[in-house]
Amino acid sequence: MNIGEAARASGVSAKMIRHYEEAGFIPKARRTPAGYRTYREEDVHALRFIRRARDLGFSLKEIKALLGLWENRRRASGDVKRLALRHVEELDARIAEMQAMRATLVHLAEHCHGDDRPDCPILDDLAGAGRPQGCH
Amino acid sequence: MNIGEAARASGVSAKMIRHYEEAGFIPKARRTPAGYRTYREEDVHALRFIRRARDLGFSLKEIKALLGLWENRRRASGDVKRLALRHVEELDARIAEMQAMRATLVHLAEHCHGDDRPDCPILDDLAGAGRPQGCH
DNA sequence: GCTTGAGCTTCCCATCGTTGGAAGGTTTAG
DNA sequence: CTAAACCTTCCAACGATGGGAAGCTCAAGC
Repeated sequence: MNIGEAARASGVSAKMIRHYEEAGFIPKARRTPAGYRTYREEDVHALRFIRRARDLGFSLKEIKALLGLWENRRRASGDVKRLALRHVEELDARIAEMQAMRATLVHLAEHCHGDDRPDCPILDDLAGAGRPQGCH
Repeated sequence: MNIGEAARASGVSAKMIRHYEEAGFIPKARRTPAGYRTYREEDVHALRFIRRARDLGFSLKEIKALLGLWENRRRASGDVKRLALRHVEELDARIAEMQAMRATLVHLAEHCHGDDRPDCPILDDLAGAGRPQGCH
């Protein structure tokens, strides 16, 4: 299997496969005499593992740790669970942050008449942050 | 006011002030004979505007548009509101995405005993995506 | 055989927003 | 006069991915 086929089979672009190899996520691929990388089903499996972890929002750093645990048959599932739950906490923090931004924006937008007139509480807030204008 | 004072007053790092100047978000600062940038209260105001917009998750591209509207006294508040609500939609999309990731991870973690044994449904899922293991 | 197109190789660059550092000049306080 | 704290410019990095150039290789058709 060459890199294009492995890419289609794994859902990881050829570009990223080379990148993951370079960065040490997957072992250096064997080459044909012409220098083409060759892959086996097993390699595609590892690539899909990476892909899936990315889809779940794990960083490459976390994925490196997950790959290490995956390959280690004597791993403790507690280690994996800890990693997953730590990531859940990160997600929670980011979700909360974005929800706060969203709430502020919606609130500001609700108070903006949104017509052709120039006065706009959204811009007022952006301009005057730190010294709130005392809405309500 | 030199760049360090402006940075402290605005909450924008000196590095970023130079960057925003370079990128055209703020006009080129005047210089002392020695080449030091000087700022006035008005400039700090603009920097705070940028800072506040960043805190609300606007991209620099969106901020450029907001600054344009801010400076334009004949703007229509509808334009600002549109921009804000579009950003709310972006936030909603990203929040939904992260909540989906979170839900999947929590679900997987719930099924992982998380002790010293090696078998782990989290790793199984990562390894076997596309061919679900039929939990439930 | 030869040509053509698709696929592979390495390499560098761009994104986005921000931070870090090096090398050097300036200002301020002691 | 010196030392610390500041400023300047320039170059590079992060994380993750994509784009593209220049050149080589493979598989097909004629």
